[in-house]
Amino acid sequence: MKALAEPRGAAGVRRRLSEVIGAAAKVFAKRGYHGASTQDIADVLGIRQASLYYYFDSKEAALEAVCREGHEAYVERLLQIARSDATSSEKVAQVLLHHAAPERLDFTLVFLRERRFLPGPARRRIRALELRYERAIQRIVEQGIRSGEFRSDLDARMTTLALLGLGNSAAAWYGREADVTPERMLRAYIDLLVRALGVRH
Amino acid sequence: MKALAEPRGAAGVRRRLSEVIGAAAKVFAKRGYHGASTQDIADVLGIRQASLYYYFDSKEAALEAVCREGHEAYVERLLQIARSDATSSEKVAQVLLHHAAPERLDFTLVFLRERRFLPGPARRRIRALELRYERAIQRIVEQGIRSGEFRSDLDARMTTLALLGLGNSAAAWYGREADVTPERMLRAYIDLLVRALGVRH
DNA sequence: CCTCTTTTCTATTGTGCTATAGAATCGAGT
DNA sequence: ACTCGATTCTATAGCACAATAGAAAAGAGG
Repeated sequence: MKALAEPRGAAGVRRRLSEVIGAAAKVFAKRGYHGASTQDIADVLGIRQASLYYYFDSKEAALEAVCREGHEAYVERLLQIARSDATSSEKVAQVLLHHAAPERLDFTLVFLRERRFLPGPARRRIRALELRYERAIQRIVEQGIRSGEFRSDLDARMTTLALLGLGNSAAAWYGREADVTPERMLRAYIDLLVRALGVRH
Repeated sequence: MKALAEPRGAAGVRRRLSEVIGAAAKVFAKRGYHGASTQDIADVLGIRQASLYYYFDSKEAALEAVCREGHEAYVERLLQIARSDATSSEKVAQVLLHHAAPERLDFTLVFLRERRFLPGPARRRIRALELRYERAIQRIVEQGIRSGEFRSDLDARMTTLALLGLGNSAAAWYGREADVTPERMLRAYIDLLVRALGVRH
């Protein structure tokens, strides 16, 4: 009893897989990896629990797919920002905006909270993606320091982690209180960060 | 077959309960609430799984106890800081130091990550504690703004959340990389925060 | 309409986990 | 030594879940 029959061309295959991964992301984000059952995921898709195993060998494989798909889009977009010719402050602002964007929030939250439950090999694979991301941000910070736009006494590594930490905490906050909108939060965070990093005039 | 027989006076009762809660905190922090079994907790204590139910009515009750015990100590210490006659900047620094102190890290991490799995009523009880904590920090920020020590255009609420977010992200980072020590991290974070909040000279 | 591939289904197996019931043991005070 | 409450134990019920096997259905292409 599927909701809607869709034409299934060579691209439709890929799309369906994305839907399944998206459903897993949604459920893992809501209930946590261990708290979520494969039945929960199947319910979102309107299919039977066992049918999921056509797409994944195991629940853990589903978690890895969510982490990977979520993060790959992230890295790509980040490298775009890094390559642009904006000032370092603008880049920092864009990174924060993008990092804590409320669009693919499910993927972000699963990555943040659940990746640690991946088995060793998978965790190392995901960690490799993560390092690329962190290093790209760190290069933006270092570039800002070299150009004199940021203070010269910054610890670039710690500054990077602070930027990430702020972004992550923003993402974790959405939806908890009505008056804490993403816009208000990100504006304030960007303002704080830019002032903390910039040289004094 | 207990590891060590201890004298069990009127205070020993309380201590034993704390040990049990501490074991739960340790296990929940490591494996996550849903990923941890009551057997895991019993193993840490060297007792049988069923014996835990002498202390708790349910696994959920154990989670609430961990969240409560962890947070009560927090609030207490925070109010001390708030009452002191340090400058606002010093207070902010102390709050961050205390919030991300690596001592009772298990409790902190469980509170951060697992409290959302509490059932409605328990979650509301814990949320009440949380609000006291947030408001106490917010008062410190507001006081700094009023006294002219901090910028007057700060959004006190968002600044509070940023402070908490940085603290939380610091706590979440410990132990992931050797060269990221709590000292280095907290020093950098405090430096960033104080510069972000302070008026320019 | 037939065939082949893709996708979903039914049915089930085995495992691990929370929680309960009631018995045994411990330990302090008398 | 005896008693009584506090603490831990054995044993088990009962459920939820991940995963497998193999049959059915749904499309696409000829």
